Amino acid sequence: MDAREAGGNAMDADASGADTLSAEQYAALADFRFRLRRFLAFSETAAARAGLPPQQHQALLTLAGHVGRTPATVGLLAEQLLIAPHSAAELVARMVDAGLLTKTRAAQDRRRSELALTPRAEALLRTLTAAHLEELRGLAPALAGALASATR
Amino acid sequence: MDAREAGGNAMDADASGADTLSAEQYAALADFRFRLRRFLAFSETAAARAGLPPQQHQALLTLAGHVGRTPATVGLLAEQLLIAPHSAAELVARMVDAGLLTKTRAAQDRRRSELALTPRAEALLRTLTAAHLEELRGLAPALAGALASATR
DNA sequence: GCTATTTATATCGGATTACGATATATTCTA
DNA sequence: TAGAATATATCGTAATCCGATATAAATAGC
Repeated sequence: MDAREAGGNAMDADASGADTLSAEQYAALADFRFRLRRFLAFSETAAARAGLPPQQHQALLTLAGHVGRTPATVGLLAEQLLIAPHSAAELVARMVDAGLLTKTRAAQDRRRSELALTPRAEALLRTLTAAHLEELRGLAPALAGALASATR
Repeated sequence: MDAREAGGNAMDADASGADTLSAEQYAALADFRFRLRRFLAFSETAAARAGLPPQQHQALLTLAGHVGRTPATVGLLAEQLLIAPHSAAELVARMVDAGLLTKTRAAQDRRRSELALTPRAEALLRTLTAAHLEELRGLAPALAGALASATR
């Protein structure tokens, strides 16, 4: 671990270098990621109990949280979920099949599909979101603390 | 949406209830999840550029961040990554094949495999971790802010 | 006002990876 | 020492995203 320092160059010694990481920094980042994983695992479990694959839950949250004046479309979902448009199209198709979304061709631009939650999806999301906010209220201090430790 | 309120009980009206969610709360939680996704996407992209599947990166970070006096094992990895022990065994096998880990049967308890990073894995992780800490320093304020907004 | 390009959505085969069920090896316990 | 518990391993399956490709609608250039 120190015999290899000869491979570095002069810049490796400063703050942005790759040779200055302590065991504490690895541990802090690992801790942050572990807490993140546990939150995400909580989220996936909660969604599964509601009968939703995790990505479908995220799609509902994204659509419900969309505040813009223009209605949500497949492309917007792709953008927010960081997936390819054609993956979003597949996701939406599964959700329409499952009775979670309605898809309507936009009047002005008939290439676009406007998306809306069904009443059942709204009810599921309401329960899930309440549970998430409560869970987050418990986790937020430790998560923020871990983030602060890692980036200190 | 309101015809169903009869199914609730008196507690639904207070802060932990499922009927009191505003558009702002959905938007705040959606924003937090979006920022989380972007951080995770950054992480996956950085790992991929280093030639690592994301879970292998997390495994390396977990092992490097493990501070206990006892050496890391397959079971510890399963625990920290929140996957089943047999899934961790598969992950470790892939990583040994890829020259990222060494696996040694523990002397005292020969059921256990003790894991260690190879020099190449250490080098990859060092670079990746430096990049992650830098990225997190940029994202932390907005992430913490979104978390605070959502849980407010 | 009509072709070429761009934008939006959709389909299909392939790849990754975790899981369930199960198996084997080792240690602990009565 | 037999049986239970623990640690790791193997194999087939399932979910879901991507790459390549396709179709439809709108816009740009002429």
